[in-house]
Amino acid sequence: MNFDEFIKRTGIPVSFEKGAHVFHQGDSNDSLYFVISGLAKAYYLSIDGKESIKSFIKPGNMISSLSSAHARLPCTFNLLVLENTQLLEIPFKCLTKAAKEHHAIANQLIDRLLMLSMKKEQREYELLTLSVESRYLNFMEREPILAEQLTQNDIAKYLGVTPVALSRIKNRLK
Amino acid sequence: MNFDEFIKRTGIPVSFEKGAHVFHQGDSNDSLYFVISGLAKAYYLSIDGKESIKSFIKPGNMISSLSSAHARLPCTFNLLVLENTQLLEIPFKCLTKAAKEHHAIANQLIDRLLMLSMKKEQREYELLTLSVESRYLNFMEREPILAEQLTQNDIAKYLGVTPVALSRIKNRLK
DNA sequence: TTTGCGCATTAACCTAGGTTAAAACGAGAT
DNA sequence: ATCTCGTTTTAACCTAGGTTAATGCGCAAA
Repeated sequence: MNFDEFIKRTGIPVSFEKGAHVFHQGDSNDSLYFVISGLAKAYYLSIDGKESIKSFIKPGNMISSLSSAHARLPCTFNLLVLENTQLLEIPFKCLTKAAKEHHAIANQLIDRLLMLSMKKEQREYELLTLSVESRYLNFMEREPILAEQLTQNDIAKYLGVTPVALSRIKNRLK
Repeated sequence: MNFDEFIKRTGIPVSFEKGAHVFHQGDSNDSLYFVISGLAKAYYLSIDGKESIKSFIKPGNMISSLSSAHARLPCTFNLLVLENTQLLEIPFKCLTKAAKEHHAIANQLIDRLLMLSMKKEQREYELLTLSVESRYLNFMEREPILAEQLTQNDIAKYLGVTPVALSRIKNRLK
């Protein structure tokens, strides 16, 4: 039994129109979502209404609110789709159940989680040690195609800076 | 077969004197370390010599350079002990091998990795959205005992500011 | 064609934190 | 008791980015 196969066999197809929310911060949501086509963004909204983007989720990638699905707490972030998007929805419990029943799936899940940890570590590293300018340059180098699909606004909020500041940085660079 | 048991049975005890390095950035190091007693810090050193602290590792917790142990790249950070410290050292391969052989260990490892991901997500969230002042307050509330063992210098470097700035913030707060 | 709206840019001003350096403050070693 | 070394505080100055607001630029709806 293969991990990808499991996702594709178990997942229920759901579609969202550009701009729609899959779930909101504060909700309870126990699913894992696999992006088939389209694009999603996971973002935080602070009390005073400021938006910060946690991540963009491209086709082939997955997203889940671990705090809700695994720890049974409210979702800490919002998930919305930036394009018309097709997802596969899998109850998180199904996945952990499958891991418990099929040793192969457990090991493939471990591999995914290790990859995820490394990715998160990289982002944490950049936020901790790099200037906004360096983060911007890294992002543009690593994700040139994605960057073209995004507004300056969203790139800025992903980098942890205001759109105004990002505009200045771009200006400074050329 | 239990995860903790496995670590304790397989791990080789190693000791480091206060101030000693377990490994350096750029090294290759394929081990996972479990802290029995003492305290360790994982930190980045930038080209211009600036230090940023990735995390502190307390007794009962584990640390590994995933990029080296799992992805066979050089370590991205340094690991040094802040007190005389006893560790258990386990080749990372042993752990993944054990997960492949024992389904129970695989599932406990999944649980640990999910916890780790949530922790990293929390840190990423704070770095992305909160001011240094809020991060400082959160840290002091969450880790009051740990904070007492650390210098202001190390707390600042963990929060991503200079010691000078942290001193100012403390002053402002009282 | 016009209206409206979201996005990007620019400018002026403000603030938090960086930088550098000096002084003050321990705690341990001699 | 004094010296030393690392840590913390304080101060002066600088810079990156935040804030607010005005302007310009599409593009889609009417």
